[in-house]
Amino acid sequence: MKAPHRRRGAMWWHGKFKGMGYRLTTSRQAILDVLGESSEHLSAEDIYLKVHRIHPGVGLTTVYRTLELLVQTGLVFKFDFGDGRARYELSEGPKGARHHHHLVCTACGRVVDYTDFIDEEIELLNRTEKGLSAKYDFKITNHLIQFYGLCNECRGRS
Amino acid sequence: MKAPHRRRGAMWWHGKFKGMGYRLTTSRQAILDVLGESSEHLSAEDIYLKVHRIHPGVGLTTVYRTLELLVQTGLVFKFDFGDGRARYELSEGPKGARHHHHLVCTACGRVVDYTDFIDEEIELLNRTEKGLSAKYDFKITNHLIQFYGLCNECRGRS
DNA sequence: AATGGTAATGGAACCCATTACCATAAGGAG
DNA sequence: CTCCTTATGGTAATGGGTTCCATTACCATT
Repeated sequence: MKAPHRRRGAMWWHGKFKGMGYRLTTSRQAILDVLGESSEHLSAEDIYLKVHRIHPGVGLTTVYRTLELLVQTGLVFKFDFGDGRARYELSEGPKGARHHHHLVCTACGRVVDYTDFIDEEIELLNRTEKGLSAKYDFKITNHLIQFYGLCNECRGRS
Repeated sequence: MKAPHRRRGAMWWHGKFKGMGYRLTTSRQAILDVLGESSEHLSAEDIYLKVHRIHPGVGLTTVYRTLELLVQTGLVFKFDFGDGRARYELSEGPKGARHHHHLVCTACGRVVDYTDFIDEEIELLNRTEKGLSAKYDFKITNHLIQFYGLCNECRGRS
């Protein structure tokens, strides 16, 4: 009954959400679940379809609204891979496990998640962040690193 | 007359262009000029308006087409600062002078170009690029680094 | 100069992800 | 239960960006 906490720690955002004065409604929960269960780079419509399968009552508008909210609160990242639709990814667990960056093929749009140089990158980014923060008086909350190029497949058919 | 090479080295792309089998038409020249003369982050429409002032015959479609072409050839970078319209910037001179990254305010959209930690960043990026290139069999042509946050103004009115 | 073929162009029609609107439903405090 | 705020869904509208297609510019040859 009620399928409670199927996954350990799946509710870590519960507190954060209510703490900010937002309600953790069924729709929002469902959207977060979808994001948490998929390791893909989902578009708003992808998410809508997945949510819709289980909660047919949830509308596309709500999905967009919720995603915006989640991005604002920092729970979710929004990416642009150049194909005209935004992609969303769960920011990550409570303490930044499994953080990654992207490698995008400009021909076919394929996206590779890599974690290979993450540690060095993060280290440099943190330093840079501090410097920029001070110099330009910004409160930096986020960063984006992406590499662009041609994957082996696309390089073939030149 | 003909106002030839008003700016020293302004035509460095001439060769590259023809070398790839493309014609350097008036429209394309005009668009490149606009990009070269402005240090702003211009949207397609911005460019259209500026070009239009001098060459009223050039249409918006041509601007889009040309920009796409320029991005393909690597002469121009295309950026997304999150306000729904793409921005374009001349990639830069023949040998990467004045390369910079961006710092974006997520509230008001203000964009700061910084060059402060560029050297370290580039150094790391080059190394990362090599590694990724080999591991994932990509021919990497480009990268993107952006920081997001709140500028001092926007932080005030919380 | 006339010719022929390809690349480039412009304007309008179109596409489609995202947003705005608005009337309705759901939650929570008293 | 009532009031009032927050959240929701469906539909219509918005607006960058693209596609279509008939016309024009360019260039190399006769």
